[in-house]
Amino acid sequence: MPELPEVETIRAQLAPVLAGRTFATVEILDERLTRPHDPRVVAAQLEGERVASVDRRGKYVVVRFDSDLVLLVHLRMTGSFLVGRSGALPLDPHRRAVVNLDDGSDVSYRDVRRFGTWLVLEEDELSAYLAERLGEEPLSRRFTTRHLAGCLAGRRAPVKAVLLDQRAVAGIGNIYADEALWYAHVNPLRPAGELDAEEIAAVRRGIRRALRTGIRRQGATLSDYRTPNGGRGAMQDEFKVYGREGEPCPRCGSPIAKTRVAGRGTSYCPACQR
DNA sequence: AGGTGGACCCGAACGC
DNA sequence: TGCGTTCGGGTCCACC
Repeated sequence: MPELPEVETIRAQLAPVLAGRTFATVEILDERLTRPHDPRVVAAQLEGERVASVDRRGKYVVVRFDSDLVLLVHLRMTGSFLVGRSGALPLDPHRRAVVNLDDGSDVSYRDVRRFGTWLVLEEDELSAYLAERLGEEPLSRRFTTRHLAGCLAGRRAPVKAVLLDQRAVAGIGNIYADEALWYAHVNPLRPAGELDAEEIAAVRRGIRRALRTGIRRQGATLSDYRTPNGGRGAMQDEFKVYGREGEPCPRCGSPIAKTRVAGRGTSYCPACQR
């Protein structure tokens, strides 16, 4: 599941491939990708556009062009990019789009579950679009303990539910929420508003540690996730609790438990996460 | 208002 | 073996 570290890895690998290149041809093979917009219209908008930058905001990939157009890609759960020489990419029943660049490379987009989206916006629409969906970037200097305390204050929802709320903190998904709370020694079921200052500081550090580890490991490869260069992440080898129910906690040895929080499978150590 | 749960998808894992 | 069922996960939306 691409969360912030996976999307950042994808952004970092796409940037040198796309920057300065022109989208020569664009084929959109699944009408769901651009819904409710006509895929032929979106493809036509993108053709001839030259890429100025490839950025990330939360779990979005933000492709800016020299014009005032922006392509906003959300990979949801199974979206991925693969870069190859023109025509050299293997046949793929899950390919949903392919961009041919003016230097003869292809960037193909695949998405097994078809939840991912491509949205073309004008630059002046972008900040409002993102602002109404996303909170602070957790790796930015502005993501302070004070800021996080403001997100948690007064909320009775489980702290994990708040971490998953993109309008509170941008980019955390199910895996990194569990990992962050393990690092913080905080039980995911704790009502967010009841954490004390020390615990909030620990959650902040836990979030940043989990995300930075994920980026360093180039994300987690579960099932068939690949980076645009065809590589695998190694973050799955660093998991402390996610997917490890029944195994001993790496910190205290008690069995990792699994429960449901905010409708999501949640792994944690009942002994050392208070 | 804030919180919860279903819909959207489809492959994998599971049960019989 | 092969079938049907369940699960999961990000976001939006309906509901309480």
